[in-house]
Amino acid sequence: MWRHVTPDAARRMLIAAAHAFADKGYHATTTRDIASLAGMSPAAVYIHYRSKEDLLFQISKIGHELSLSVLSDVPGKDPVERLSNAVSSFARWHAEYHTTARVVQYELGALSPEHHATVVELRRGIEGRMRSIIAEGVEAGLFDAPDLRGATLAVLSLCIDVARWYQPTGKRTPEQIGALYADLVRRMLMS
Amino acid sequence: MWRHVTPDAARRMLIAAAHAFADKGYHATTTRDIASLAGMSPAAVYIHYRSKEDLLFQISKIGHELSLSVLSDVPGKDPVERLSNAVSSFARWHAEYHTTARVVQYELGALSPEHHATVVELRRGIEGRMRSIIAEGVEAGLFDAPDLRGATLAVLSLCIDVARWYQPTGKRTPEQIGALYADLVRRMLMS
DNA sequence: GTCTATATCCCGATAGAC
DNA sequence: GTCTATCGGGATATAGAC
Repeated sequence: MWRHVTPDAARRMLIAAAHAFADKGYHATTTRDIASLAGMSPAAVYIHYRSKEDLLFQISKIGHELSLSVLSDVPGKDPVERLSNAVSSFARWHAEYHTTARVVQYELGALSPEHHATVVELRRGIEGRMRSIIAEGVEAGLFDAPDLRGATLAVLSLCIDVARWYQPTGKRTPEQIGALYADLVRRMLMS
Repeated sequence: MWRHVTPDAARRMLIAAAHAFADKGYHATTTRDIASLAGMSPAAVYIHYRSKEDLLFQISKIGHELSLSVLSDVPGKDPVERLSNAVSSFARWHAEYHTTARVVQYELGALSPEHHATVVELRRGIEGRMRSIIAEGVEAGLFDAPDLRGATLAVLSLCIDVARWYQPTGKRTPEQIGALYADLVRRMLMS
């Protein structure tokens, strides 16, 4: 997931920050916590990042881009299959990468106005892609969703909230959650 | 919602804290913010509460108790109607009281271990009530939910996440959200 | 009960040696 | 690039007058 981040120390710092932010929240995490988790001194944070907020922004940006990519070129021979695949992948992503997903979904408010605007744009893309998949099914007469935006909101909401309750020690694997959710959504929308 | 809290200054402080915690998060909120919102001096917080965390606990406890009460004695002539009423009320509560609901759902981690244990107990009650309503429908052969706990989790999750995305300036009223969600859940579970 | 003033601590970020 | 040491600011909570 962080494989493109270089050099090595910068990547370790980002991973440490993501874990700390997910665990305790952005404001409760100190730069000393992050440095310590990465096995470096408090000052080392500022060699690779301008500020603690910059660290948050990098995590948020990369996380949003990845969750957006999950909804790109979703395979499927018809809208029903495409929606199932989209929901299954998107829900599974929020379980599999629940650490990053929590930062992505719950620390938006700690971003600077400029950085916040950047990720809001990415979020618009995510909503747009899910909406167009649902819209295809509605146009083909396969889905019954009189309130298209409301249905899109509910589907995204269901998947996103997985990041809140998911526990790796729980009895459901990310794959099982994806399959369960794809089935629930199919029943929710099919006419 | 806070009508039982007395004296007046203590109630104003609790309301101020709930708004600040929901808006910026617990850790980003200072006791000066809270006092200032309540129109009092920074020291006044400690006349009515032992600490900032105590303020959070009171909000969390009252909020959990209220959202639990919403799932008590849900009316309905059959399991289908009872589930619709439960989902509609529970989702509506998370929209109507989204300020408190955000504190309830997203600031659990800032509670002391003892206080955290108390609200976890209340949360078990919430899950139990929703699960028994769904179980009634399964036993009557009306719902198709092979994974009862998984279905309960998904239904609660859908309603809870309303607190994250709901905006009073949006075009859907809490009542409309409740009705939309009751319908989605009914389709999700009915056999 | 409420205030002003302050004790005590810890945070984000920087300076400067190596 | 990484360290040790530290600055400047702001946090929670308390002391003591009224």
